Amino acid sequence: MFALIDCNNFYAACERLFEPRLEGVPVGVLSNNDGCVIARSEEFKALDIPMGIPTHKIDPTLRRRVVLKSSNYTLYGDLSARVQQVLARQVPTLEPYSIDECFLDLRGMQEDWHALGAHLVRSVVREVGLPVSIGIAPTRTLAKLANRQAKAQSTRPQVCVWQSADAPELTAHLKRLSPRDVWGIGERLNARLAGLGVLTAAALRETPDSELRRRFSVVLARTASELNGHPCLSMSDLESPRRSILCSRSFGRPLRDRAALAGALRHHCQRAGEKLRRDAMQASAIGIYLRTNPHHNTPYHHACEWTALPFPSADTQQLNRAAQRLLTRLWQPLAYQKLGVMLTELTPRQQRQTTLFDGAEPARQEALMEAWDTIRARYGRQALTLGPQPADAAWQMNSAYRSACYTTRWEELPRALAR
DNA sequence: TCTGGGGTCCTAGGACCC
DNA sequence: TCTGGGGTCCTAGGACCC
Repeated sequence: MFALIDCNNFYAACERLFEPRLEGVPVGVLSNNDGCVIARSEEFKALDIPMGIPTHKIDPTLRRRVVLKSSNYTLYGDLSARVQQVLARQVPTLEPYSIDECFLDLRGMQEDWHALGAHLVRSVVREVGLPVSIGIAPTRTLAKLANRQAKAQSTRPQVCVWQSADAPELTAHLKRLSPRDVWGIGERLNARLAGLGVLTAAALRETPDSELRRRFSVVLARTASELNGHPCLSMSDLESPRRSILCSRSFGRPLRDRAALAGALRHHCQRAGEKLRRDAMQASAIGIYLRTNPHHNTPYHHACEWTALPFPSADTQQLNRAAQRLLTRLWQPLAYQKLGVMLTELTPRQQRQTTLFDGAEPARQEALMEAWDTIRARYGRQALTLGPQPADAAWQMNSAYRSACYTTRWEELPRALAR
């Protein structure tokens, strides 16, 4: 059996945790740059403001009735880690899936599943304070559906267990669901399935495997098989090492200035290098891309170029040198809206191949990056940067409604007032 | 004025080899 | 009249997830 635990309205719930006045209020969380709505509380959903709507297109009347927050990933990431710690303590295998979800592999456990689910939900509520729901079923795909069903319950704790794929209540349930509701089926596949007369999740799982492979792909065949109770997604599918790194941001305002773009690029290279070193990886290729605003009427321009590094590296300075050369090649006098750095061909740091002419240089670079990471961890990210990176630089993103980093910065600890 | 930022996997087709 | 049967590697593009 597998379980899927999912935090309800995660970002909105995180904001509420430290700001109780938001309880019962429609809360929407905005994307980076305060661009559009990416998370909503139940009250916000009830106002029919859709997911993904650009912030400036929210009806002004509704805008006055809701609270909008800029996204605060430092806070969400820390709370996510706490939820996972609570769960990991109680089950043998936990696989993080996204910032607000994880799968539990319950194989080998002999339990009253409902009691276990209720216990896990209560422990997260008690120790972290966030509402979660849990679905338990014979495959991950079914556990995802069970979780959805749990969320629909009005009673707490929200737990849904499907003991077997043939359970009559499950079959009846699948007849009411669209294939679109199934994990792995998006708009396109749903439309193509509808064209073939496959209109429900139940119909999908009854479609012969050979038919699905022939007309679609092995991916959809696996999904159908999972709906039939045969686990097809192995542990290693989700555990496989990272294959690429992308660091990108939209700018707070259009950027023409080359020096300013170079500053943003340094910042992204710095972040990319830190991600690499945190995972003990090195990259063999680096790419950058630049684009203008696709939503404007001006002609859209998108440029992207890759280069191989002389040898695999996790050194911020080397990444930056290569990236700046690419910028020189790509830059044109245009009003850019977004810039990104991509790393690929990642390998573990231990597999480093030295060359005849290395000398002491690699060891020095490695020591330098170690000192770099230590200093930034101890004295803060502003203490040491690759070139000037002022907080008010033209390329910095907007985030006008940002909450404090309550759990990760001493100076932003929440205060409780006792009267 | 104002529209996010990450990731993964699979397939088809082209270019090449014998 | 009639032109094989195996491979590999790479890339672009499409699909999906949160």
